[in-house]
Amino acid sequence: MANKYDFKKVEARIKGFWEKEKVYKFDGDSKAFAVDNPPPTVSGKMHIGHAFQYSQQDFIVRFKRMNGSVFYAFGTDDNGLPTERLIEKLKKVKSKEMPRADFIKLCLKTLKEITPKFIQDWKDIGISADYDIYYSTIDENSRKISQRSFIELFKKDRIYKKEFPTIWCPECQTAIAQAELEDKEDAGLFSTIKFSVEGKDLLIATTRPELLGACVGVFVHPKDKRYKDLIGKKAKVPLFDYEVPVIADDSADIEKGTGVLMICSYGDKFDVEAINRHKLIPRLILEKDGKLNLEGYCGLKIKEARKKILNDLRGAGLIKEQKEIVHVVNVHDKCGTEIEFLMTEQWFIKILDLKKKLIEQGRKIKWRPEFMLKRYENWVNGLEWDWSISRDRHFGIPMPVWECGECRKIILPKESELPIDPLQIKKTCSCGGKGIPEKKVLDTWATSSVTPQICSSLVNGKIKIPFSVRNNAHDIIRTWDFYTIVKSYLHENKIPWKNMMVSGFVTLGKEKMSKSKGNVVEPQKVIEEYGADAMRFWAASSKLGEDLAYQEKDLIAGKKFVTKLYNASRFVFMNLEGYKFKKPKKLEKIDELFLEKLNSLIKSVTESFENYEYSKAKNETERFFWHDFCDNYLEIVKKRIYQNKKGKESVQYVLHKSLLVILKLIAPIMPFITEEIYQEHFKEKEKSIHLSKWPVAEKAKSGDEFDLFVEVLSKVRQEKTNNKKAMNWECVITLPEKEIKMLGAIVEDLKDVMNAEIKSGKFNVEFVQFLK
RNA sequence: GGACCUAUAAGCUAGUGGCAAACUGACUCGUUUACACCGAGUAUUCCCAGGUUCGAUCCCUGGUAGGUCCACCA
Repeated sequence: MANKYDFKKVEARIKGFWEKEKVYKFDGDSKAFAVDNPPPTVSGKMHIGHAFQYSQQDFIVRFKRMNGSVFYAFGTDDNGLPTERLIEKLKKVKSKEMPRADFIKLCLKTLKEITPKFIQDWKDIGISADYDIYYSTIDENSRKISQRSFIELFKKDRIYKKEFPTIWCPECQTAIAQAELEDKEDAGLFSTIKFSVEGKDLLIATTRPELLGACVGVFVHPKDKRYKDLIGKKAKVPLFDYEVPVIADDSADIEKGTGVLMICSYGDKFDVEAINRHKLIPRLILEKDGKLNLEGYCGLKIKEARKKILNDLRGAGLIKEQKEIVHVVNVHDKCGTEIEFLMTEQWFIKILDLKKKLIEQGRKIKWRPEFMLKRYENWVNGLEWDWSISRDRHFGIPMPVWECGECRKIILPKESELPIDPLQIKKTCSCGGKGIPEKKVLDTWATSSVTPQICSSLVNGKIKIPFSVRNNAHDIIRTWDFYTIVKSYLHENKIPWKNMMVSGFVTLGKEKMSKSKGNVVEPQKVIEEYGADAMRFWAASSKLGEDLAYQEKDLIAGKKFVTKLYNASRFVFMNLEGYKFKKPKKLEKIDELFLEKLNSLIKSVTESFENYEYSKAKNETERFFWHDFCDNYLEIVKKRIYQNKKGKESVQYVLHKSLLVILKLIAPIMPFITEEIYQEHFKEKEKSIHLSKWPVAEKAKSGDEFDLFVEVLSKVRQEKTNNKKAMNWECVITLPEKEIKMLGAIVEDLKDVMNAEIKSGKFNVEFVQFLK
């Protein structure tokens, strides 16, 4: 064994060993602990949040593997908008400006280039998935399953197509779902504009004057005395000179602005509802690319149009006043662009009628931490739209449908034809009409929500839904978790997984890490400097669901722990010469007591892992190893070993046994160093420590005597320190008769470790002057 | 406006209805037959106010601060 632990060399070698020996290969056990391992969205590289979250998942998986079998596939999410944006950035192209087929080709080619390196990041931090059971959410099998899901749900009458003002991103030029909205604070100009009723001014305040030409009505509150007389009359829209009705509606807020509200098609969700409620006829002025189609403003983007119209209004003296305000707007989470509402035809999965059922399903899952269930319930309760699943984009799974050009009937492919691209296949309706292919693709969530089904298919259904566990950070409860629960409910009438483990975020001080702030920490650099074990050790230091502030110091602590493990192992094996690897007939008392301590550690660590409390497990093992094992036990037995005293075999047995137990207990957290030591010294039946059996607590006794021993020990150490004496300075310890009796035979060990003589009496430590 | 989470040492985090804790850092000392490091020791602490209790950092109520999600966003 080398003198120094070179984590870079060792980690590389161990990684190679795991791969070559297929240590994490699924053994085919249908009762295996099944993980619905979230497929990360392919991006350049893994970020620290990933490293944090996947490590936490891996702790549990490794623990489970040592207690049985696990099913742990690996996938990448690489279709839909996020991937398109990535490819556009990498290749400096615009998807919408290319033929669809060419863009898809470019995507697939680029993915092939970047995916292996991306996955390598997961291997580098020791994620113990079976990478041979691999899927990509754009691969043939995933396309098939996703399209089959669509067809099944269509047949169950869960999917419908509707022309509707939908949430639209003018930047990405696609419809998006409610879950993809984010809030953003933005400065805006609140302008009070002069409408007129029967020649008199009617003042209306708005932040969106560019929609003036889309105004279809004006609301006032029925109890608002100022405007009572106007109700039922017509108001003239400035600049455009057409008339709209003045309508009494409770939704108008008397306090806000001038108390008069203009209704446009469509300014926001509220407008959509209002127009439907009053059966107003929309005036559509916005195109899909976010440009206006309105006389005088044609081809202008929203913000340009806003500027121009304000100028025009000002020129015509139609602005009463203006003020700067900061308001919150909805933006698309992928690109930060303000969303619009556009009349388009989209596909939806009907879910609003299932709220109650979906909450019931959520409650059947054991959430860790428990309060995360509340977030799920909140989200479900707040749903206002059905799930919009169609996207007007290029790179995604094609929607597998045609519409009959004659009778408008929807034509579906046969299951045997899947996966299918309707643009490539001609279909004829039963009426003889020609099938018009649907050009839209499925939203990426429509596929990510069937990862349990995809994983299951990779092993021919051997692993069934519900899976054992899913892990992800709390930001995607409303998307991934929610949609997956929806699909499993609709398809299997089951929950997708029995346990849900939710990870927190990595912060920097009190700040959130973000690229724009430039305060990101790259896991690749962390590993480079401290090693994967140290990184994982850090990731294990906060509870599930809790955020963790990144501190470089913590990595140092992890690295030191690795070194300590390595050195302690060196020490143990240096002193195992002549050891027969057999339990001696009789163990010395102190050794037995130490084993009892070890057993209670096993018991408690096992419980912690079973409850997904990996941080507790880590803390306990760390404390025991460093203090009980190294600082106390090793010091206690040193003399017996060095001087070849009676009971050496007993020590050797306990050293060997307890070191292996400690290694196993910390193996889920630190897989590399533990494997290295196991390979070097402990390798027996199982080819890897990670396939070895989890230790079982043999007996759980009180261990009181050991505690008393340590207590006395620390009192003596304190005296030595106070008197500035070295720990091996010879001394005479006086102990009460009662304590000597309780300690019994292990008084001898106290003598050894403190280089002391023992006398009976009141506690005292005397130092022998002449000898060292 | 609603829901939820958090508040513990200088930093980061555990934890408990009954002497408040690990790690890092600070200070003092000691070590060289595992550990250019390790060991021993010292100091400092439960956001505020009420309540329940023999006893509250922990449970309850209210407040304050920070965070997350949602709603509003004319």
